[in-house]
Amino acid sequence: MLREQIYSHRLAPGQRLDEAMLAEQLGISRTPLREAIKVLGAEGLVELRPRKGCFVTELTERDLEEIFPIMAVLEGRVACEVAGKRTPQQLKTLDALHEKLERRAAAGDVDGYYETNYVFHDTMQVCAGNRWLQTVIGDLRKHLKLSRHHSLRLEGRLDASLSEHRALMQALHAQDAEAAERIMRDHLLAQLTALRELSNEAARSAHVE
Amino acid sequence: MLREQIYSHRLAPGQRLDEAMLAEQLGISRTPLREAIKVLGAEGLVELRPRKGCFVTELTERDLEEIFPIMAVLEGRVACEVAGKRTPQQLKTLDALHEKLERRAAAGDVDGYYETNYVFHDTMQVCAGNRWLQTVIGDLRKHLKLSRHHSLRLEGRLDASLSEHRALMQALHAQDAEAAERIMRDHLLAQLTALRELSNEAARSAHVE
DNA sequence: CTCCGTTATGGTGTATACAAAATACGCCGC
DNA sequence: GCGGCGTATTTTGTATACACCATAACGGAG
Repeated sequence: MLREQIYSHRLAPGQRLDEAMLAEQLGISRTPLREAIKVLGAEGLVELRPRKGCFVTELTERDLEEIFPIMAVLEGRVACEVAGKRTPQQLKTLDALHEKLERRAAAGDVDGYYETNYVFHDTMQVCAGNRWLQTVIGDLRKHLKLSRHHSLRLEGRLDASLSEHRALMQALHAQDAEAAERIMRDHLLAQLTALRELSNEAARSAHVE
Repeated sequence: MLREQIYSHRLAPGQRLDEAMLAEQLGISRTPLREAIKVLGAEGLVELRPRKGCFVTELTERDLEEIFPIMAVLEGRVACEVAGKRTPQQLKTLDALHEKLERRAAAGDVDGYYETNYVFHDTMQVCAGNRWLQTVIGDLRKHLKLSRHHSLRLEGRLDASLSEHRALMQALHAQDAEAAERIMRDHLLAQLTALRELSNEAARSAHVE
């Protein structure tokens, strides 16, 4: 429940969590709530300052600048693995997902594209067959979800994303591990670039006011 | 306290943690102990099975096979970053640590070498200046510490490790980011290979019995 | 003698009550 | 009027007590 509230920004980043209030609101006592908070603290979704309370983690631009290059390396590794040892069955599944992406994009359904894109990347990780790689990437994604910025909101980014996915599928079909890795890396870094531009746009429009 | 007991193998992998007993032993009540356990559970050091209890995580060989390639990629990235933007000051610090490694190796002090090696890698991560990279690598290291196997125990591995470190320092001095990344990657993968050989030796000697 | 059901025991999960600490507010002094 | 110190209140941190579930052991029936 807490995670949902944090991701939906009903608990805003930086906000302090009042244990008594939250416990009453959720209809439980403080004990299990505190245990939940400790878990979120260990995951990094909230910051626990001893004797001060618990605060929803704020993701700075610096965090994004640091996380995306790591994601790029890790997801690149995923693509590399998948290209190398994909089964025809897996390829079929990925093709189907990619097709879905194409349809969503054609329909201009950004939210649907985002969701399917998530499933696609997740499926890639499963295909790579490295559970720890999945865990590490999942941990980082958890944090990225704290930010409400979506790179797809940048003009033209959706088309670019789609074309990168097309190139990736081609590399997977050709079992070209090196190309797949490079394409996936650049795909992630392109998202960071898009976020930067969105941030710049926001700064400019704020300056105009 | 729990972490220490787990790392020192006083709480063995697979062992179930009896809350009441542990609480008494540590001189605290169950409430804070449970909060601590929840944190360790979120970190993955213990597994929490609802209504079943808490068990110290066991690291299988498959886990090692999965974790090391990830570490290789991540630490490779660290080396790449450091080679690119190291300051003379940082280089001096790293040189000093490497010198210490050389001395420890010459003295045949395996434990000292291990410890200094840890500090060296940690310092590299600080020099890379990416806090998230540090976090992710730290999370994986936490798990590796569950295993009591040390690759340095393999005959000749210490010398090999030292020579890999020498090559790394050379790449850092030359600001050769590509070489540094490759060397660091191979350095980590070599540790995995050493662990495999140790495991094979153990299997062979078990077979003889 | 074996298998199933019931009961008992131990252990996890939750709630409540209390202690300690930090912050905020108010009062007194300068 | 402003600043500092003390007290009070709020909030975190801890302990204890209780409820529920799971497992295991014992007894009875086939």
